[in-house]
This record gives sequence, C-alpha cells and structure tokens, in this order.
Amino acid sequence: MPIRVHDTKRREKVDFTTLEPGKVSMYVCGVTVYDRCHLGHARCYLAFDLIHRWLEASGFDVDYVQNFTDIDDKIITRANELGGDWRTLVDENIEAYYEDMDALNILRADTYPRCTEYVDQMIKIIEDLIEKKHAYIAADGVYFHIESAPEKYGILTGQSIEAVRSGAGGRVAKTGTGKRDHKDFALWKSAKPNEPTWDSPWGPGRPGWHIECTAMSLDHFDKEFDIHGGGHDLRFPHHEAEIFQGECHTGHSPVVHHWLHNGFVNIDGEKMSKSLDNFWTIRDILRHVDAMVLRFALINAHYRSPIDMNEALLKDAERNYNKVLETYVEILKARTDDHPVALPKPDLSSPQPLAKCLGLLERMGEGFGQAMDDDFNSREAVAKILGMVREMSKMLQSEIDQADRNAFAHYATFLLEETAGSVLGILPTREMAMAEPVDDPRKATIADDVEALLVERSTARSEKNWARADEIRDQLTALGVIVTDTADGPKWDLS
RNA sequence: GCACGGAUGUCAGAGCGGUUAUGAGCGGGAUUGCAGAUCCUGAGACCGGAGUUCGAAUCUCCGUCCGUGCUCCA
Repeated sequence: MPIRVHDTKRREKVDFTTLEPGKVSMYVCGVTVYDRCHLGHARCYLAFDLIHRWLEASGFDVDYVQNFTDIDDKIITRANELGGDWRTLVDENIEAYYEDMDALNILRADTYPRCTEYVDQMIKIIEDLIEKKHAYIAADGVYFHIESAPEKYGILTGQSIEAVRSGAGGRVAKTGTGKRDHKDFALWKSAKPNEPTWDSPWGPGRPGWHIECTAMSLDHFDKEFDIHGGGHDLRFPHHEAEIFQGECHTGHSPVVHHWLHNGFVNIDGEKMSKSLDNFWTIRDILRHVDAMVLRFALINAHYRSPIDMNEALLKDAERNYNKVLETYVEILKARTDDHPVALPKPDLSSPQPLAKCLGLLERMGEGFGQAMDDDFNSREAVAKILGMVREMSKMLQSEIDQADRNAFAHYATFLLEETAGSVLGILPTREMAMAEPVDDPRKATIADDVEALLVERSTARSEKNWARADEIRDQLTALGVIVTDTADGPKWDLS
C-alpha cells in the first residue's frame, strides 16, 4: 500500500512518489522571526513533524529543510519599536523557536537556512529571471512579471488572473509603486532610509519575501524536490510566487512534486489574531498546559482540518493523554525480566484471552499504519492508540500468569513505543515515565494535617461512621485536597 | 464579487460507495459505605432537495448556511 497524500495543487489524494527511491526531499516554510511563536506555528511544525516521523518510520531517508526568514518589514518595524538591533531580535526569536519546538517534542529538521545567508543566490536567480524576461527593473526595485507566464497563475488556489484583477479593487494603488501590473510581486526592494541593505546589481536594497524560499530550496535540492509544505495561508501569494520564480528560473515544471498545507487554529471559534486579542503564544499556553497534552490536542485532528482551540478541547486531550501515559507506566512496571516466554499466536477468534487480545492489538497496529499512510491521519491513529491502551490495560488487570504477563508487557511496551512513542511522539522517555512524580512543595506544608485527618477518617470508616468520614472528607476538600480510597488505603492529592 | 474548503449524534472529531470509528458527556449494570477510579453495557448522527447505484454520510447536480483566501500572516 503506497502512502497517500493530499496535494493542494491537484486537490485530491494522490500516491506519494519520490524523485529518488527511498529518499524524500522536504522543504517547509519556516517562521518570520519577529516575535515568539504562537499556537498556529506549533500546529504547522507539529503537522510536518508527524509527516517527517512517519516517512522515516516507513523507511524513507528524509532530508528536511526548514528556513528562518530573518529579514522582513515586520522584523525591522519590531526592532525599531524595541529600540534594538534587528539581528539581536532575530537571534533571540530563533533561540526561542528551538525552545518551544523542543518542548513540544518536534524533531529538528536537518537544515535551518537563514535567508540572509542566501542573498547571493537570490541575486543570481533574479538576474536570471531578468535575462529571461520574466522580471523587470523598476524605480523602486525588481519585480516579477506575472503576464510573462500566465499559465502558471492560480495553480494552487484556482484563481484566474481576471478575477484577481477585478477583486483587488482599490488596494492595488497602495502596493509597489514601480509595478507595471498590480499582480506583479517584488523580487528586490530598493533601500529605504534606516533599513539594513545588501549590495546588488540594482543598487543597495533587500530581497522580496517570496524569492528567499526559492533560493534556499533550490540551493539545497537543485532543480526539483518532493514535498513543499506550509500553512494554508501561504498558498497565495507566497507559494504561487515560488512556482513562478522556481519554474521560470529552472525551466523545470514542476519544481515541487507535492504541495502540502496544514489547517489553521481558531480560538473559541474565532480566527486567532492579534487584533481580536486572542493570540496565544506557545510559551503562554505551556505555563498552564503540559506540553505533551498540547501536542496530543493538536494531533487529535487531521492536519488539514481547522482546529478550534479551547479549554474543553485541552481538557479532553488531557484526559486521553493521561490514560495513555498511565497505561504506559503500567506496562513498563509489569515487565519483570528481560527474557520473556513466547507469546501465543495472535488470533482474533481464539477463545484464549491472551491470543485474542494479541490479535486485537495486532489489528489495531495495522490500522495505525493504514491511518498514517492515508494522508497522515493522526486523528485516526490516535483512536487506534486509545483502543490499544484499553486492551492492554484490560489484559494486565485480568487473571494472567506471571510469565505471560511479563511477555505481554514486553510486547505491549514495544508496540506502544513504536506507535505512540516514535511516530506520534507523545510518550515520555521510560525514565521519565517511571520517575516518581515530584511532590508539589505546597503538599509538604499541609501533609501533617492531612495525614492526621486521614487517620481519623480511617477510624471512623472502620467503625462504619460514614457521616463522620464524609465530614472529614469535606474538611479535606476545603483544604484543597482530594481523597481517593484505593485497595491500598486512602490516597490524597491537591485538587 | 471570485476562489478554495467545510456542514456527521449533546460536544470534540474520523470515515468519503456495503463492515462498531474513537474520546468526553448522558442512561443502565458490576465493584465500592458513599464519592472517585476501573470494567461491562445502552441510547443517540450523517444541512435540505433531486439524481446515479442492487446499495450513498460517502459519487453527481441544485440550494442553504459557515469558514478562509484574494493585503503581511503557519
């Protein structure tokens, strides 16, 4: 079964093919580093992290390139607002990017080019485009001339040149004074006062936004590559501009073989935006939500669907994630030696519970792979994990002999680590999972009082004085303590 | 206006021609003094209309509603 991917250009799922057998070249548009990353960035790079992980798990050697846009209007504006150097701002935000993405267990790309390191390559491409009459020099820079390759218009978004011309209305006048046509886009912007500049055959200036990705991707992958990804909003104009530049420059069509775009994050039903003041940065949200819970919440939907982020969604994710985690700890602890006996053959129709359970797990494992093969359907994959966890937990709680239990736990550990662990990236390391939770310091201050009340309550309970027992529990609740009676006696924690 | 994508039970969210999605919530039951946890189990859905088909949530057409893009944006 081949991997299927939804290609934005073809607007349907297609068989995933690669230029070179066993190898994948993947370029994903990175962040413009003028600020800290927000939830939308998390979703995007998480989506491509799963794609990256699944392709690797499927035996491909993935060469993953993700850029940083480290020069742009917003960076200059922000640096001026803060009164610092733009390079400092950029470095800080790149550092923060790595911290945020690492926290979310997003594996690093192989290469992170910065666009300011590629100005020479951009200039070469622009020169070539001018020579091929696809670009022209104007008073305020160099522009790509759309009408020089009209057949490439609207490839990703299906818009016609005529439609954009009429729809653009009054906005046209404001942009790019030197443009011959409002659809044209800037390849090179002539220097303005107090801006960082680079020398070029057209005088000092800086590159336009779209040219950088073309320069970086082609420098890295040569004429063509397998996957180009990014947020849904980048389809137009950014990625269409890249098609113009890349294909006109290389003479190759297509340069990009699969276009993949991820859906957006909404907050409480509204688009996340600064003007609506519902803008969540990753570090803000990680102050009150566990990173793995956030990761779980974001992969708990297909990468192309929009996600409506809200408290209920996070609560749901937390509950499910904890269930996976608890089961993981349970199976880790059930492993008693490293030389398990052979397990019975998995058999769905077996009357023997262990064989049947193994059959179910095997089927869910296959379902997991099929889900990921089908356009990286992480939501379906998560459903399989929840099913597995349920079966595992049930098996461990059943009457099962010690040797089988050990062998089963080894198998379950392997299965869960292969799927939820290395593919979905939602398992902690074994050490972290097994570590005793660090006690909240607030617990220590009230521990003596709580213990005393619990002793009293135990006495009351042994005397079947339920009224008194419940009264004590109410007192504990008032202290912010939750009591849970278990087979090993009462347990308590902060609520 | 044009383009693209949606509309699935109370909610979240898969499926996209025939098979229980899944999770939360809700209803029963087991266990427990109760609560919680756990396990078993139940109810409940495919925006409206037409068509194709032996069979449609799934394909086609027509509506309605929603989101996004057309300007920097993951």
